[in-house]
Amino acid sequence: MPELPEVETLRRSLEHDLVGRTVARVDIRRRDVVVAPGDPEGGFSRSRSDRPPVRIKPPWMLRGLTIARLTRRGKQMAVEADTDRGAPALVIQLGMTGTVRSLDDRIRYPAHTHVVWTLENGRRFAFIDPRRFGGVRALPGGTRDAWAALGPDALTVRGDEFTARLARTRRAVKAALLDQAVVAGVGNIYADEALFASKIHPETIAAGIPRDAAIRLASNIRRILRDAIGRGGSTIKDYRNSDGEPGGFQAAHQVYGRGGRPCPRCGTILTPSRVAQRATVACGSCQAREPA
DNA sequence: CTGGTCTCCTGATCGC
DNA sequence: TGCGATCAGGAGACCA
Repeated sequence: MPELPEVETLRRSLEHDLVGRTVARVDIRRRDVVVAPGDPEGGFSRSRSDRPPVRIKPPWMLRGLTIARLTRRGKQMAVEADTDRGAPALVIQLGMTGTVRSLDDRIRYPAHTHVVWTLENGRRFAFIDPRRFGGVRALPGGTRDAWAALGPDALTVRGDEFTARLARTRRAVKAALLDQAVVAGVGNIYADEALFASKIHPETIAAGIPRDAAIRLASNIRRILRDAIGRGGSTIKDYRNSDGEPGGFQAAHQVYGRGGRPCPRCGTILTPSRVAQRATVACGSCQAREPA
């Protein structure tokens, strides 16, 4: 569900409540949303049953440690603890439906509450994820290795680096934008929005995009993500920040979710399609397949 | 290596 | 009201 602006909005709303606090207790209610050192390699939704999961050592989940900062790379958020043994971290990947929420004092947990952290001040925070495409990765040695595979953060990616990375692949440019190793943070909504703003058709071969068009695309990605963060992200169905507030950027979407309606730029009916197995909307008239 | 397809999972919505 | 098909903001595994 969430892309970079939603993750950043969540990070900011959690930062205030978590930084400087000590984790008093951790309840793992579903072990299979957690990846710990020694677990089979791979993601959260795959290879869960290959062999039994390792036993979690308490500090892996930050129990007893003080939270020093919340960081983000692309769509991944990390809760980092500063200790003299290094900087243990938890990387939280939200997948399609994951979130982190502050829990009130109700007795029952919300549905699909998989991990609960209780702070020394009594406040509780939960990782909640109905579809379980997301998860929590325990990184006792910090985020460095885990984040090495991610491309540059989309919010700050430099035009020349972005251009060089696009030039390396002959996939559809939208597929390249969705690849977190190319650039980290762009998902289905903002890929369509940025391509529309840049007048580039999603199926254009990435490597064939001229340098000036690629530079413009990078600039539009940064601008759109920044604007979306400014409005608290996009709430399509159920995205909420940690306090339960929806975002407002969905009102600014030009193409996402608007297939069959007129192009806001030229009036041509926007065409829905599938690119890289994802629902895609573009204007067949003003988004060029072969940018000049 | 590269790029395309399948799959993980729950829940909302739509057509019959 | 019920039921099956389809669709979701993601991304790792697998295959040609």
